[in-house]
Amino acid sequence: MNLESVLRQEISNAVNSVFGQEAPALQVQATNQEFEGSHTLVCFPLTRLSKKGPEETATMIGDYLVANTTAVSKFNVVKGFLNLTISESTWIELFSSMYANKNFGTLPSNGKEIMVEYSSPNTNKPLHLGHLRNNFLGWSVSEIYKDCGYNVHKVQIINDRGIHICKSMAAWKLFGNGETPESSGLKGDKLVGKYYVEFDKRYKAEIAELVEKGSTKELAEKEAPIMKAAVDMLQKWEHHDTGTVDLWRTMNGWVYSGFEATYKQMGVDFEKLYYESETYLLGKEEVMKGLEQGVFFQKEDGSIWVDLTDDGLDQKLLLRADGTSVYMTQDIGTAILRFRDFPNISRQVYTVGNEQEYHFKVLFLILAKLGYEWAKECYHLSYGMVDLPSGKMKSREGTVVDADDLMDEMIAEAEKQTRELGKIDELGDGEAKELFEMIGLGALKYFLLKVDPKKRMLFDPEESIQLQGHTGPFIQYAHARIKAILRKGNELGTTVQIDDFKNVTTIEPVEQELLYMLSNYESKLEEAAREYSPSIIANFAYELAKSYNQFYQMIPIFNEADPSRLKFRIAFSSVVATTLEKSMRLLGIRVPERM
RNA sequence: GGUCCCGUAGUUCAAUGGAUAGAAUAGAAGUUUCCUAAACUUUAGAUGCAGGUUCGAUUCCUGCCGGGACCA
Repeated sequence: MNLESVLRQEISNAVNSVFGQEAPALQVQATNQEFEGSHTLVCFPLTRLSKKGPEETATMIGDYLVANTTAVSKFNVVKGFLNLTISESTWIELFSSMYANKNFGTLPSNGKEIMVEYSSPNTNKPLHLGHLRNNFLGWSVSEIYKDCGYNVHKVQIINDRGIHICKSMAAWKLFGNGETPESSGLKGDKLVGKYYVEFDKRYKAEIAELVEKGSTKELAEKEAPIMKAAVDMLQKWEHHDTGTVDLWRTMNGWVYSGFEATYKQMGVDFEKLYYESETYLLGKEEVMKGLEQGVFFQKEDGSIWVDLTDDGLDQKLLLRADGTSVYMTQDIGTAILRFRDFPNISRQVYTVGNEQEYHFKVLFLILAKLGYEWAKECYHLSYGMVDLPSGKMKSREGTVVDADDLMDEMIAEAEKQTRELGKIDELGDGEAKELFEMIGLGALKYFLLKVDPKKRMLFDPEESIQLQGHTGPFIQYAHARIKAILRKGNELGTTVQIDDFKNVTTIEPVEQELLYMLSNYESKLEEAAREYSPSIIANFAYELAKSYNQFYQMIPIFNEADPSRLKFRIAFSSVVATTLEKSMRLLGIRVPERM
């Protein structure tokens, strides 16, 4: 039972009988703290129907609701706002149904399938802070859709071919002395990343040297030996040269095992991985087909383009004159392949930074022009960049924040603060370690997910390790305290039956506030899915935890003389705990039993 | 040159066109006989500028200023 939708229906009926007209879209919102009531109907828009002032309109509806419904027991009118007080029996009934419903907070299957792509790294560099926002966001949106009843396929596309990986390969071959992850003790992705940096360093030095000898800068950029080596490798790779392909495979293998460890720590997973080396040829085919069909056109130099000037965009290159593909070519191939692999998906979501908005606009247009019906069901889940206090992250300037390092730092900080509070006296080493991870990663995930994805956000390492205030650990802590209450309830042998609630006749305002929030959880879930925004869940969980803390402070549960009230409070504490667990799970944050 | 995004307390974030714009931090002042003080209570502090749309604008529209991204 959803209280708000029941209310909407009742109000709709009321408007119908009082004013004799069909009610328009109703504005129902939470009642402002300072007024009595929990739900408020905004009556200004209804004055057109009633042909009366806002106050009178509100009063008429209020009178009708009190007289003709069981849910509304009282009302008051402030200006055009009709504040409704829900009867206590309705609250109890609502709560009983939530308590009895084992699937509260999970919507039944709707038979729809969607695909969510996220992460999608290059194989020449380790994952960094931006990838963390991407992964947490994509993973969380997937889980939100699952709880909304969708069958979700999590995938990524790995950019495993091209000049960038050849740069790492060239540097490794020339200067690596056969170094491996085993011999160096470095994670595979870190090792390959090291040679990517090495390439850049050598390349710059070689250019400088050539310029010194009188070459122009442009020529030097082409003639630098290490660049020639990389380009040579790319050509050999495209012609399936065995040695080059073997090296490529080996080095990518190192990267994948490194990534795997990072994903494991992040707590994200994928159903299927796509590799550009396996999709770019399909992309080329599709471009050639499009050329035949006249969707694309060829320039004199042989390059292939699409003209999007009618759509308010410009011309876009799809295949270079030398026949090599660009990102767009590969993405065309990948999209088509995915709809072949999963014919039942009704939507494809791309979790990619907002600097690629133009790219995806173009991609979806091209797919539509190629005649693919599903193109309009493709969605770019775009998110803002993560800024550092020092400015933008730049790998060349060494101002990237490495994903592994950051996670380790967060865990170490959680350990430090937990030890300072002296909270781990009873825990074994294994349990303590697990707790530090839950807290450290919880803080990090919450920090990155609480912000509206569309918005650019600031990551201040100094402030982000804070575990007080509007943070993940705040919610984890509130949850742990509820668990302590439930444990004590158990020790006292308190058993709760639904029938016990029937004897409860009054509800405190704090309790009502919590019930109101709980009753809204499922609509928040739907909203989060609709908006592709885990931040809605994150903020919900925070508000719930905060309200519970206030309740916790105000009302000493075990001093309650009335046993049915005690049971009621224990029961609704347990629903708050499971709802917190549920919403935090959607963010990928685990909640400890104690902390 | 063109397209798009963003400007809210000192700082980091909220606010389906609705009530006196919410939190958190940092600042000031309090609360530990009672289930875990990573908590709670009190206090001070903000919509870039100028117009427009209307009962009502942080939100929608126009212009400007400031920050960012993308396309050739």
